[in-house]
Amino acid sequence: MSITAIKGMNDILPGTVETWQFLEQKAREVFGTYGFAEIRTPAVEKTELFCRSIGETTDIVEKEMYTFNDKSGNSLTLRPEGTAPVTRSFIQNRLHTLDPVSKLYYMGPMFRYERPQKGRYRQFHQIGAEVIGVEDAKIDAQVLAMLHHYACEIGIDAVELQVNSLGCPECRPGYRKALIGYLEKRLDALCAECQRRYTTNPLRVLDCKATGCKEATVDAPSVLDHLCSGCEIHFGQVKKHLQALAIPFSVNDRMVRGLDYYVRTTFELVTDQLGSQNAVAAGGRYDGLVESLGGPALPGIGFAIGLERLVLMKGKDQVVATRPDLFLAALGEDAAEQAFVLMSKLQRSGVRAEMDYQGKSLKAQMRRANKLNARFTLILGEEELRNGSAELKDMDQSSQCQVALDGLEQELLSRL
RNA sequence: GUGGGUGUAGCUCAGUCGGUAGAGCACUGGAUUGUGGCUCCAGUUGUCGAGGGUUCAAGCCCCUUCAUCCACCCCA
Repeated sequence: MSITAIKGMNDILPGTVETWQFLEQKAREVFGTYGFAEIRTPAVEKTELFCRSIGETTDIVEKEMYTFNDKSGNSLTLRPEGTAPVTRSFIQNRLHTLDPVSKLYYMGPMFRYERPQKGRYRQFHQIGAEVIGVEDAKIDAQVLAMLHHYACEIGIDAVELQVNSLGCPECRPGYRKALIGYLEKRLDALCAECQRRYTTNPLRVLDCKATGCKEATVDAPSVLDHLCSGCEIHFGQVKKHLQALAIPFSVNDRMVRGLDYYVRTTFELVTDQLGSQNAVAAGGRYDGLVESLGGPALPGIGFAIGLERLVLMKGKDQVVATRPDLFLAALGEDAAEQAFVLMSKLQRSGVRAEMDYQGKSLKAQMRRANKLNARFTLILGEEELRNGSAELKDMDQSSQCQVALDGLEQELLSRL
């Protein structure tokens, strides 16, 4: 083996790239109808941006970032997620002065230094959407409706939308206290990992897959019982609006987040088809983030979709490449020369045309036409060329007729 | 960072007790000198992941290493 790609960073080859293009195009269409505009930010940001937004003690910041110093000694980081860069750009470019409500979407590669496995890679791709400037619960429902709409549009149905509320800086500490109090009495029943979590991040214990932990936390206090009145009203409205829009969802009060900036509404689009990775998309509200990064005190909400995970769910080769319209098979060098010029002319008119460049036999050329799944084959023989005609073969019908080269383009277009 | 599985032809994989490297598919040519798919015939393709060790002899046994997949952790 000579030089290979970096571990966890994959090539997307013809045959599967069509699926990617399909998923990206549908996102542009659907998000566009909801009034979202695309934003593109650099793949690299100052390290500080991610430390301050995602949270110093999260796994992402502590051990998963691709961080390095550039030649002038600045600490830079390959973006591990999209919300922080978009927020940074929003503030830097003062987008709130252009419009009190910003609806933005992005798509592109993200980087995390993790051990690769099914549905999890070191360079992975997200399609994300963010709304900055609206606190009303209608926008929560709108964002979820858009995500649901997109999932329907691309034909992903084995998914469930789960929503939760994490409360806000006002009510979350109280809940945390109650949960710690509950876990304290059951520490022995928890797995080793969760005994560690108990001190570092007690909310994560609720998310543990170990059966002992699940049993021990069956009666654990619910975050939803500890919401302050503002958060409770907001969550109630989100649910009401979702019902009004007939968006199917379930409430999962044990859903937690890996990023510190989330408050109030959080949600995930989950599936059981991706091995141990169950989230296809996830997001939530981040009302304090813009201000904490030095911008105006504006609320925000958004989500990110894992593109690789969608591709895995769609399955390979589910989106087929478009077939060539015409394959030109030539007999002899003179015919090949004429075919070459004719092919080029047709391509200029938008006809997907192909030919052989290796002087192969007619049989071999026909085989190739068949392999490429060409709709028609034009056979240019010496005899026919003398009177300006050729044989046009319909590869599906297996029928053929003589056509004049003059009117070939019209003839083709009428048949395609 | 931790644990397990797998590395043999372009692809999917056989390979017995350690004894000269195999099949299917794909590709190329032919049967049909100017007609694809189906069929038949023929042919090409190997650093057996790499390095070392044991042995008369290693794809097979031992050690090391690399890659990859899956899982833990965490997450999209």
